[in-house]
Amino acid sequence: MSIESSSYRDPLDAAFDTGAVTPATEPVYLQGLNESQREAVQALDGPVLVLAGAGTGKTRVLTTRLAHILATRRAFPGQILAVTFTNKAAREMRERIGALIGGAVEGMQWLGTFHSIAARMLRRHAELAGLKPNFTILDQDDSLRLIKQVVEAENIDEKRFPARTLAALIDNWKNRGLTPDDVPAGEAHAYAFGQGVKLYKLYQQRLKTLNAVDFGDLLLEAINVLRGNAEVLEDYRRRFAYMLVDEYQDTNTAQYLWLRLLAGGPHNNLCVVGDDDQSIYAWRGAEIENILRFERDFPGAKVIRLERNYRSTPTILGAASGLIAANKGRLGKTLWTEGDAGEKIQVRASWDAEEEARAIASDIESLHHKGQRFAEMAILVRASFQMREFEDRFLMLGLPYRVIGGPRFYERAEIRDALAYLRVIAQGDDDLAFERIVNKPKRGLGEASIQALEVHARKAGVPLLAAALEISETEELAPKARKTLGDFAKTIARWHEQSAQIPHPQLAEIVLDESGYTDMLKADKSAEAPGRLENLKELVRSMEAYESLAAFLEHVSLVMELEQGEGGDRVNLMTLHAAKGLEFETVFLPGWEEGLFPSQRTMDEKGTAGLEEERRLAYVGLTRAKARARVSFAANRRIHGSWQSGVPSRFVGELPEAHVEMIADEGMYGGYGGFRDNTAPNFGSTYDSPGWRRAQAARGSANPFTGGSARGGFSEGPARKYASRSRVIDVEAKVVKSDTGGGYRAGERVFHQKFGYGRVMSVDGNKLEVEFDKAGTKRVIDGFVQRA
DNA sequence: GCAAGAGGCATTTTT
DNA sequence: TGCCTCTTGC
Repeated sequence: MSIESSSYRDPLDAAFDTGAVTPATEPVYLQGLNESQREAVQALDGPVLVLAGAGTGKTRVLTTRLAHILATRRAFPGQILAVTFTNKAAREMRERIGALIGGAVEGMQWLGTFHSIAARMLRRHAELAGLKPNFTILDQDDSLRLIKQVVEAENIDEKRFPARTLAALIDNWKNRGLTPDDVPAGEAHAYAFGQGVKLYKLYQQRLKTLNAVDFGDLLLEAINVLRGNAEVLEDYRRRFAYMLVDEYQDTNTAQYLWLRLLAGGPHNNLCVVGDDDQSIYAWRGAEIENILRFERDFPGAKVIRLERNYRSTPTILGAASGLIAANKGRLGKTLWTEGDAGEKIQVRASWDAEEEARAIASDIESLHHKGQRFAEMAILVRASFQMREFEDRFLMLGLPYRVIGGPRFYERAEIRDALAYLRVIAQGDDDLAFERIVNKPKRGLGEASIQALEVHARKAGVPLLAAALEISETEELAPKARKTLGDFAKTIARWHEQSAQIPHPQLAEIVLDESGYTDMLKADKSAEAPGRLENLKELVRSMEAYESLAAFLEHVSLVMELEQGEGGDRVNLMTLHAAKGLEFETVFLPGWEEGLFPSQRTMDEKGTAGLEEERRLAYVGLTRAKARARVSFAANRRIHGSWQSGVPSRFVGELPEAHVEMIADEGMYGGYGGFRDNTAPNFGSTYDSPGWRRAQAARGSANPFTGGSARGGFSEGPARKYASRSRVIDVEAKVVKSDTGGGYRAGERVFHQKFGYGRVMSVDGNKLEVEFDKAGTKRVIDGFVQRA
């Protein structure tokens, strides 16, 4: 009988014909796993903690474990709860399991992020939380606006007590699983003379009225539903035969409570995977204690350590291990690897940040000449302002790079505006969305008109959109505003009707055009306007993947992300936080200076715990490197405009000497030593040394203390704000263009991706001096501009 | 209602 | 230094 003619065939059987069916042979998916990886895959009963060090094949273990559960028929796909922190991680897991077992992964409806799974639960039981199933999920921006409204309504001086402070406070409470009633009395006074909790309560009421939740609520409300409804809880407890949590070291208290509730059932098969040494999100509410305490929380838990590292050289691993050993209260692991020691960690001292960038750029070029791809190199910084130095340098050299991180697609203003239009059309009672777009583009509706509208809406007890229609029939407003508002409301009503007949991507186009939004951007001559239009097109394109407008909106708030700029051979530039989970041949770690890294602020606020988190961040940075890591620090750095001299980071001294090689830039005169003597770094006293004075004389006007640095202010302008998540400067393409086109003359109008429009002042070979309309005078390579 | 200026202020940001 | 927010003046 041919396969085609056979009746239904379980995809799992098909997937595991090779292994699972023949007991004598080991399943294929286990092949190639080392001893502890295998153990982690096969330890299915009872609580399990997998301590997965950096580069030890964690993801593989995780996915294989799930495949194993399904292959051995221990559970149906729908009985597995698998939680990650990011959509990316969830997507990857889904793909990799799919590759192992095929279509059965489709049934894994409980694989996702904490937030998306909690949202799913909450929608099923919305009424138990006082919500309608179609509740809106507000992101940070929306939430802050709402909090602002609450604060204003209470007549609180927002200057003294900024709404964001309250937002942070509320977020913090929610992360800890605290409803307004649970907030400890001692914390009630944290905002506006003890009104914090009252405002928290008011904010929650507003959310309920709007049928909305914020990110924190997703978990908090889910917890409340589980706590308050025994039968619902029981149902989930029975359902989830196996539970798996990735990055457990990053779970916050709310997530922990939620997991504990679900894990308290008959199955007791909770497996958490994580690395206490890579916990870097305490400032976002992550409780490293959760992972440290796991064995006590779940008695009889099996602890499996993955210590064989497949990523880095022994040197890198040794350096990282030596560094992290300074932390206390670790669960402890001993990572090991085989092979050649590899290059030592180069530690370089530079005169200032500009020179540091220059040195790194030249390292990059020389590695590239030796055949290493740019994409295999990364620069990991502590704070994003450090990126500027590098972007500046790369632009000048024409080195292709990409910035990873930054504002996400759906966080961009134009995307949020477009979404607000669609939200109002889909759900006329979405007041926050209505407020956002009622006067965007400008329709001549000012604060006074909006206020009157809000008063009317509140009195009548109707949403703003309905109120707009009503108020246009009254004498309450000036005739002009009245008409504008009425027309606007009617237009939305019309769009709403059209939405039933027209495919939603097309509807979006119509809305953007008819609302005047597109025209507004077309009329905008700033540098970023074209990019924004492009983003909107991308948004419309992405809508096609969804069945309906409602389905699309359902997904945006939680999982909207747009892959772009992935391709191309470019140097990666990102923060240390953004680098977690990634790996590169070569990693550059600049800015290792006391105060910057470790961050002074973190140490001030969190003391030793803060310092240890910074150290873990350094550990994460180092362990991203496969072949070589290069640490550097600068003697002088301009922070917020003023020059500061720096002392090398204590972390430099904590790198085991055997793995380190010291390099001093020529600008440092007389070299530099003794930094590893933590107590008395020479560096700080360099300023009094003869070498320093010589350096000062030699550099003349570049002396940072006289403010005479040769380099003028490098304004990024608004470009950064609207930068893509994965910003790409495609240098190659433009350079080619200039080779053929080139030949600019003084006086010509040009356009630059970053600086916008400007006029060429002078030409020196391929270097142009351009006076930009907005960004001032800059020297740029002609490949970066085009004729305007 | 809107555009330009003054003052306050600056980490990290998975959802 | 340079950005964002709020105020002020038309």
